[in-house]
Amino acid sequence: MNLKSQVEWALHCAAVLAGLPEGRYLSTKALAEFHGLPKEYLSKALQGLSQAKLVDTTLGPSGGYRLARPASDITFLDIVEAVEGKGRTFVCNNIRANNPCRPAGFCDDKPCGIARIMWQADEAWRRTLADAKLSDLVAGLAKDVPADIMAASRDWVLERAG
Amino acid sequence: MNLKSQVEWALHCAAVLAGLPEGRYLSTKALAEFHGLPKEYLSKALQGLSQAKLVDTTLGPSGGYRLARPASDITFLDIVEAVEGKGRTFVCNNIRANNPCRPAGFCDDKPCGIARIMWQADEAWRRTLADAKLSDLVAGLAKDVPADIMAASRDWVLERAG
DNA sequence: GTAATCAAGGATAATCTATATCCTTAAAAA
DNA sequence: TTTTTAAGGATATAGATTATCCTTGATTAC
Ligand code: FES
Ligand code: FES
Repeated sequence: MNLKSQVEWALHCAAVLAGLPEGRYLSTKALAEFHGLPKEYLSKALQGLSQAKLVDTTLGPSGGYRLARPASDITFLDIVEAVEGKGRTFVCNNIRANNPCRPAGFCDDKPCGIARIMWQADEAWRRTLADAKLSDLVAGLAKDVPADIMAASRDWVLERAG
Repeated sequence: MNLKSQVEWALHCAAVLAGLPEGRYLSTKALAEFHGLPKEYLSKALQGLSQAKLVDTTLGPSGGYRLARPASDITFLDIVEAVEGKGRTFVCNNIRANNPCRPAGFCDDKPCGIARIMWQADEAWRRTLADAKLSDLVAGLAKDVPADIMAASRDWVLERAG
């Protein structure tokens, strides 16, 4: 039960895009190179962000991606769901319906108590991600990452941003 | 990113075992039949519970499984981890290390801020499951499931419990 | 206008994981 | 002694993840 690695990719890309000056775009190529990722496959993750309207895109040279909203309006949950889907991690196959002691055609009025608890846990997970804003992440990075690497990365990105 | 269906199976089996009278055992065959599941494959899930010491087993005719501890001492997390493993759902592949602006051999002192938040969400999920006791589930089932089905199931199980 | 660059997305392949079955072994009970 | 059982090894099938390649049409730079 692992999240796909694209989730890590998308979150890191979003963090980079959040640091981009107003109105500029960064291409898949640059994002892939910056993170050491396969460009074509990373592209699928970015398409997910695009379909979820988290990023704007533009074509042609100097084209690429930028955030569609302020980083303070984008949560981890937005990004994770854009890549991983909105489905629950626990899927109930309703095995209780196979109980041989049930009258034929019996219909449950509530979801199973086991599913309810598993879904509560899913909800707790989602709530934590919904409370984590992209802007908080960016602020945190500024403290974690040494200033020289931060500055060098900024320059590296700006050189490639259209 | 789905939990394996064995999680649902194991939780339902644990609920049935919790209803078993003191000292009696129920076999894989009975549990598989009761839930309409493939016996051999369900066996793997039950082996997981056994390895986690959540259930006791005994061999021979009238053998099978029973809870190793009171249902009030077993949580959803115990069961889920026994089947699904204890690993985190978010795996950090440390892609930040591929940043071309880093000095060679640079070593991070903290886990990445993205991983920290994803792991917090994992923790929230686990905490919810750790707070859900098997005994609470059994009490809840008594309310959800119609009394006649409950009684019939109880008889069905007792007929097969060694 | 022309050539280069880009996102989007379809098609396909490789690799892993989940699902499932079969079979052997050894212990316990009848 | 025979039957029943859990444990676990060996495979097999299906599905998901990871990855590459190629086409299309839009946009920019020249
Ligand atoms: S029937 Fe699916 S969790 Fe109970
Ligand atoms: S490097 Fe893995 S989450 Fe940031």
